[in-house]
Amino acid sequence: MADTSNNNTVRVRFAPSPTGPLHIGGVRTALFNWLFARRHNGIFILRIEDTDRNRYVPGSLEQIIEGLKWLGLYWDEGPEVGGPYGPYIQSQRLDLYRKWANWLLEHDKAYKCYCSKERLEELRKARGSGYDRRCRYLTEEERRAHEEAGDPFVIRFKMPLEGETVINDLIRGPITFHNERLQDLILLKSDGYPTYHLANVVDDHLMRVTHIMRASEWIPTAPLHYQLYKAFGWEMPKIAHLPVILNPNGKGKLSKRTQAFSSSGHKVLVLLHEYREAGYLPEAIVNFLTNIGWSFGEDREIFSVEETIPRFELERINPAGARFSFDKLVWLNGIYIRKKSPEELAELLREPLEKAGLRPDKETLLKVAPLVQERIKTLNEVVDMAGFFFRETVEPAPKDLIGKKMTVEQSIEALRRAADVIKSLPEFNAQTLEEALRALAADMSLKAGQLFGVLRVAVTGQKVSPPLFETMEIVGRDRVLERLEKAEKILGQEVEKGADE
RNA sequence: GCCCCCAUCGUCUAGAGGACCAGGACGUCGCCCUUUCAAGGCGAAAACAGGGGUUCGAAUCCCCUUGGGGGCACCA
Repeated sequence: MADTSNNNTVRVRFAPSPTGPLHIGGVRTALFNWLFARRHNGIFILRIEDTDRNRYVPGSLEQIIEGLKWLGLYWDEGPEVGGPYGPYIQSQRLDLYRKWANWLLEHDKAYKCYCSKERLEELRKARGSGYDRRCRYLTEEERRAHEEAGDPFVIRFKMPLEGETVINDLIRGPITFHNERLQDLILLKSDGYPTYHLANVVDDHLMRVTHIMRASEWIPTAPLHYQLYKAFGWEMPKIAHLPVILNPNGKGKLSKRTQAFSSSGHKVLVLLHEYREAGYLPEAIVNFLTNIGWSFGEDREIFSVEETIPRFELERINPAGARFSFDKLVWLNGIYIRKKSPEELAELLREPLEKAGLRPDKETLLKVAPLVQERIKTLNEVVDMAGFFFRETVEPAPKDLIGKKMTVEQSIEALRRAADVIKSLPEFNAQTLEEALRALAADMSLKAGQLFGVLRVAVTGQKVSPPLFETMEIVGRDRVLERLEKAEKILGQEVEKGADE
């Protein structure tokens, strides 16, 4: 008795096609299904819809599985874990689809269509859309002739020719379609594989799915599916169409072809693995996605999945399409980065640094983490912000080494005297550094910011960095002195160059 | 072209007939803090697409217009 569910158990599924990496829109669909299952103590099924042999991309299944796990969206039935209604990969269920397609044929609810792809192509061009149902009305002789000739065929569904089909969408209410506008869709392709429509309906029924939650681009196929259930004499699961996610500019569905940057300059990503590689946190992605089309209430934007589950109601989903507000995700990611403990953050920062060719040691990482924590919004930004900690030397630009409203000579002097001060410090830490260097600035009649700016560029190689004195402490006295000396040389060369000209 | 869906600040949204001269968040702008950049604090500008109804009363219900989006494959 593997099946612990009873007739009232909520059963939902996420049914991606292994045609490539997981799309962020697909992730949203998976998340909402998962949330709904958890909310109702139900079953979340992962089913792989690989009925298109041409679009299959090896490795996608692994990517899907890995992505869902990374986000924490574990499934109760499906690949890897099995379940009572398996297999959960459609290419392993082909016999089932053929059986039910034949059942429809035998019960006069479907027919064989011998029309060539060329003919269908012409039809589409001439009339704009739609199959003219020629084979639905073939005479017995014509049909026999095709059979005897062994002509290839597809199986098409006999849609009702009149009346209306009403879909009761859980989010939008009733949607009415006029049957005379609907198509005789193909159920079984000439290669013997089912189309999405057949496989989806057969599997949802056989897997006892109670609620379908899918993206709203599927609305037009709902009446077809409804009629299929009816023809089979099966009860149709309840259905809800989730709002589409639009490009940040509002032009069209969020797609892989999007090449956009958010106003904060972050690249708009579309595939889940891209987010992971760019240093987004799974908690941030989940939180962000939950906020598209659904809201927590109580004026709260930041919340965990655990907090979401008990309040996740379908009725509260907003049917309107929503743009993908990327900057808000970036902001949320920053929030979650700041929530990490120094230890957790240090570990998370290792990968981006290593990918940049650096060798971060654990001890330094632990000291650096708190310094960058409130300065980065994605993990990868640590490389630009704090890469200098893990490099032997830095390469400051000469012009950056010249302090604000200072001459080259003054800047050289500042570097030299700062080095002297640092050498003579009894103790080398942030506090003693700050005291001594503030005194130096006063002594030189410089504003603190002027002196610190020069030192910052000399030590870090950049104009923007974590706080100077903490930074110096971590870099260490010897390396700080080396870098000050090098900066001095660089500016010295500038003076010579200027003299030559 | 045909079918369908949708419509509150620039964006994500709260709002399910009176509690709304519409609340929160991102972003933007200003101020504070400050060694840079952030983070943080405070504050500001910013919306019910338009027009008709229904009702004592409409952001909330109905209709039309407009606008946006989705779909019209032997792809899912």
